[in-house]
Amino acid sequence: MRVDKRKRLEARGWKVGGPKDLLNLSDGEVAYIELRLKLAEGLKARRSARGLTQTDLAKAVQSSQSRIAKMESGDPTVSLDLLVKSLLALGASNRDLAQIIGRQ
Amino acid sequence: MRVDKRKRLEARGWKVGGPKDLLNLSDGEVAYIELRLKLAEGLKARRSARGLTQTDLAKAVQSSQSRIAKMESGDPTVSLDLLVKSLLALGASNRDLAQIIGRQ
DNA sequence: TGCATATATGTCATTACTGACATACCGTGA
DNA sequence: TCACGGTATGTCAGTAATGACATATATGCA
Repeated sequence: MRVDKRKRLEARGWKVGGPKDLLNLSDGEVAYIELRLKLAEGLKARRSARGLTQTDLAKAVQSSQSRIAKMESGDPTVSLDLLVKSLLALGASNRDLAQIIGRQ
Repeated sequence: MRVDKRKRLEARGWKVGGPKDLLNLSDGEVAYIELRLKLAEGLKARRSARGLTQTDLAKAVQSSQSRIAKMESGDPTVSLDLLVKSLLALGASNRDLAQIIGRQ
C-alpha cells in the first residue's frame, strides 16, 4: 500500500485486524475501507451538488446532522447501510452506486 | 412495481415505510432492497462457485453458518456491512461489487 | 469586527445487529 | 429406510450503531 493512501485511512481512526500496524491489512479489509471512503466522498459530492445542507439531508433520511457529518468524514462508527440509504435518498440509482464504487 | 418483483420482496419479510402496503415504497427504498438482494445472490453464487459451504465461509469471516444462511436468503436483520465484507472475503474486488450492483 | 449559518466532534440512552447455539429441513447415497 | 452433510429458521445475551443533543469550529457577509 502506498504511504499517502495509508495516511488517508490512518487519519480517520480506522484500526483493523492483526497487530496495530496498518500495513497488515488484508486485501479485503483495504477494499472495504476504500469502498466506504468512496461512498462517503460520493455522498458529500452529491449532497452539495444539490445545494443541500447536512441538516436537510438528515431530515430526508430521518437521521441527524451530526451523523451525516460523521458519514461524510468516513467515521468508522457509521454503517454502510446508512451511507447507501443516504445516497439513494439523494436520488442515486443502483447504477450510480456501481459507478461510485467501481471507480479507481 | 411489477407483481412478481413485489412478491420477491414480500416473501422475505421486508416491511417498510408508510402503511403496510408494499406498493407505497419510495424509489430509494425499492433500490435499497434490490441492492441487498443482488448482493445476497452474488454472495451465494460466488460461494458455491468456489465449492465452499456456508460453514466454510462463516469461518473465513468469523461469523456463523446461520448468519450466512440468513444473508443469502436476504434476511432484513443482516447488515450491508456483513454482506459486503463477506463478498470481499471471497475475493471480490470493488469492481466486482460494482458489477453485481449495477446489473439490471 | 460581530453575527449568522454550516459543519465537526463528543457523549449517551435506546435500538438493531451480532455470533452462538439448537434444531428443523432438505437432498442423496447406502 | 436410515444416516449424513448441507442449509434454513428461531432465539438470545452481548455488542455496535443509532438519533438526539450539546458544543466547538469553520465560513461568509454586513
